[in-house]
Amino acid sequence: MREEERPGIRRLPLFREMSEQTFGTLMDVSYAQNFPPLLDLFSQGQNADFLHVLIEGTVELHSDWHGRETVMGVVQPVSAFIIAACVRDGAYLMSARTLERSRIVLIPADDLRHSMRRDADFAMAAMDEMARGYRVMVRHAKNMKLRNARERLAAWVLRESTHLGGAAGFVLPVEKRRLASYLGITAESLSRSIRSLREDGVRIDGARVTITDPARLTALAGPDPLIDDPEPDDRHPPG
Amino acid sequence: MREEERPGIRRLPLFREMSEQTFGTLMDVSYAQNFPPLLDLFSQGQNADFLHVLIEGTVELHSDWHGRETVMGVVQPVSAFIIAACVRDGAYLMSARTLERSRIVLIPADDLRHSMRRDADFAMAAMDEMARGYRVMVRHAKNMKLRNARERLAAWVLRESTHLGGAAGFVLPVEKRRLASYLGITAESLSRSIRSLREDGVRIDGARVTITDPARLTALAGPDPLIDDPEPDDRHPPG
DNA sequence: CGTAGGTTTGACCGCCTTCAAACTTGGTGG
DNA sequence: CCACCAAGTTTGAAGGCGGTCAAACCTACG
Repeated sequence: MREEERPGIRRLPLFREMSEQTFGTLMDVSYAQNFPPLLDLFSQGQNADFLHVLIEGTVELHSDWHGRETVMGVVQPVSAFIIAACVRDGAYLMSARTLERSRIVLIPADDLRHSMRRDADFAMAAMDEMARGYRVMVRHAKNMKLRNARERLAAWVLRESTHLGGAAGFVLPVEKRRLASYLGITAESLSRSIRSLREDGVRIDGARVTITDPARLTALAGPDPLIDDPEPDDRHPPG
Repeated sequence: MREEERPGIRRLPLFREMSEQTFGTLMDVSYAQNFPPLLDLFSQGQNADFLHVLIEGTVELHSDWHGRETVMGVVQPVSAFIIAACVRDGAYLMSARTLERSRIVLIPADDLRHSMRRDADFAMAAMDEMARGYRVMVRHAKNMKLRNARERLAAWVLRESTHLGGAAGFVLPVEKRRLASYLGITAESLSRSIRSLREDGVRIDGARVTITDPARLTALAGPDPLIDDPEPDDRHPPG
């Protein structure tokens, strides 16, 4: 991997607190790789061999069962994914594919576990990262079970807007069919929900989203910090 | 807490590998308490102050939003719950209530974090526990998004049967309305699904479940290790 | 430009919910 | 021990949300 990429990884909450030595040895056994769009990185059921760190690009995590597929999450740089399967030395519960051209650092799972064992700071960071992932998934499950499709879409728009600093307008970061799958509905259903939400404060033309009536939209979405707030990346800001 | 309860806790994967000293100090600052049935232990939104360890009884984890409620999980002894909120020092994303008379050990969250920091064996065990919880929740979300109500019920029956050593008959461990909520449907829907599954290999009379046609039931449920298999409690069996 | 793939729309259907009432169960006190 | 009450469960009727299938439309890209 390229020398100039290390600082970016080092800045991640997961790698920030560990000793210089642990970081060095871990980087030495890892390698980075470029992948074209829509490439399968791994499939559910395989044994977890590498912790993945997305340096640039976008990766989708999805699961399949009996010919049905659902998007479980979308990973943006810079962040690590599937750390739980590595820690447990188990099979992936999800598959991963690139959505854009992506650059990914692969860290061998057994070196990872070894480093955690030796470096308490790293272990604590990994623990926090794992707890974060757990809570993200709890929020996802709550969202599915407590809201209907229109409410989930409304809440997603609101969340995305908030994430972008309260922008009233933005561009969809993924294809609609993938958003639909993430929201647990079909592409057709999403299309109809989008149309019906024009009455409720959002207008979506193509990939352009505009919040026309924030109050109305908020009333429908019923935003809740225990479902919608992002889990903070980090509880120990640097410095 | 009672002296004779320590061995049971000590035997838990989470506490098994830690040093005798860490375990001792942790137990010294903890206390056990008995709770009557249907008592709220904590509510979502509160800050996580204690790791809970269920010694005996049953505890339900549930979440609420805008007057709707859903059961996220049921805890059986002996096991720890809500470790992620403690590690992150965040708000509970779920509420907990006892279903039966229960005995619970309460471990202060900051002592917990402190002990992890000092005892690498404990940190590794906590990490594994966290990864386990994450993967349980991934399975739950996949189940909700990939299966319809009848399939979820069928899969649940099969899973429960397998968990009990392959028993063809067993008794429902929780009320039907709670099972319904866990499965993401209404009590009425569950009742109708139960009736319709009589044609597909399960008979449920009151709380008594009988699998009459395993092949038929399996065909409907489409059991999948990446959704239905239990996460092993432990990757480091004692001895 | 042409084509493949994504999106929208329409028609239809079925799963699941809602609301209401009857029925069953379990716990409590007379 | 039985009567009673509250709570859980089942059943019915009706409706809506979201799914499926099919075709038309749009868009990106070679």
